[in-house]
Amino acid sequence: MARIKIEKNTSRKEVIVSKAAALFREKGFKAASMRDLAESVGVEAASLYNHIKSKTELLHEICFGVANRFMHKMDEVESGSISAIEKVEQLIRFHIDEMVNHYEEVYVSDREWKYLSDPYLSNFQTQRRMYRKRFAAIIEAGIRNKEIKKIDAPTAVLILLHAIGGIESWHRSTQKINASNLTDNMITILVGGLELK
Amino acid sequence: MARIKIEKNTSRKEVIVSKAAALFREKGFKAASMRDLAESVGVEAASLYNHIKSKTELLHEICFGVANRFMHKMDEVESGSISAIEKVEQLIRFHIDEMVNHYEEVYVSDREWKYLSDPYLSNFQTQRRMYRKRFAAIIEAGIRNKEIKKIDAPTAVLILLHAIGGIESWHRSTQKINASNLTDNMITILVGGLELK
DNA sequence: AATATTTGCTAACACCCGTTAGTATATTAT
DNA sequence: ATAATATACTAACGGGTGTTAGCAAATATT
Repeated sequence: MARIKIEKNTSRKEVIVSKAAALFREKGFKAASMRDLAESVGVEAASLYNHIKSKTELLHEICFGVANRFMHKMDEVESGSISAIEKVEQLIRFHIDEMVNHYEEVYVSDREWKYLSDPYLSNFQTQRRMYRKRFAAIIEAGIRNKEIKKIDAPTAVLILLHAIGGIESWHRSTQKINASNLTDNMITILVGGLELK
Repeated sequence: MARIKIEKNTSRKEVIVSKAAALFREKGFKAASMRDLAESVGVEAASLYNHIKSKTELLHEICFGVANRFMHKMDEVESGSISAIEKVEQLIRFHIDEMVNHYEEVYVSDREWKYLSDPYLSNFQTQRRMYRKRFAAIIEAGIRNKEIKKIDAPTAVLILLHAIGGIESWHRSTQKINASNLTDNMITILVGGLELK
């Protein structure tokens, strides 16, 4: 009998969720089967159900885990007494950090959330909308302060978020760029722009 | 008997591919069933196979249709005698244009290509890699010309492409922003950056 | 008008899916 | 050691999947 190996302070459920994140990222939520997951965990498919309620619950865990981390960071950044540009930079750095350190979860939360089922789906969408609104508000404050160009703030937010989401490609590539170099590059391009002024 | 309605100069297969793009965009390739597609076309599932070989063939058609259009544009832009910044701007404008006018196909090609099967899969990946290389080469030329900041060109390409891919969100929203406003905003942010210098 | 071709239908196939029931075994608590 | 609990197993379910076979009707060609 092949028990799920666990380390100290991690439940078996956490192990399953983690493996699920990797699998969902690789194959997509719909294409990844519970039998695939079972194999990756080292157990029969039915055994998973001693620890989880459903396949969808796995997606819940992943998506809301990520969403909560971002929300907490937003709280922290919002309340800081620094310039708008610095707030934007802090948020971007956090996004990149999350992308590097919790790659599978963040990727899945970004691309597969639509397979959540209500009420989790609408809850997630609301949280996401709120996050973007708060991000846009920071940029708008920066525009009023004359720190930031007069641009459409919601558009800017979407550009920033999607640009960062694109880091995936590096993880797949063999040539792993130094993470802090990558971050500085992104900050330069996104905050400073392409043109040499 | 409910025949598939066609307009002049469009085959029934083209109708199916177009409906498939909309469906794959909405539900994802794996989650969209041939019976769903049949209903959207107004016919029974089996009847589709008088016009197409397989579900995967639909994805081929969509992905390579898009890829070819981008490749042709790249040929055109590369051979023009304009500055690097102008070339970048032309490519970005084309991307946005494609996103607005062939939204479903571009979106599917961007997010669902991984469900292609070999040899189409590797073919597609190669084309995509080539496109990015050529884009990066334009940026590198701009850096040598002192038109563009000294940044990592491949990173910049990924940022640009993913930023533009994010336009999806507008299509879903009811408030449809004027397309040319949107384009100008994106050019400003991506080429010029956030900071007010 | 007769024939050939295209297009659609119903029925069915083999297969994969998420999940449950029932049972055996390993671990933990008494 | 015994009892209680946690965990895993095998087997199977109902349902959805892409696709094919065989036939009927509509259209196009002669």
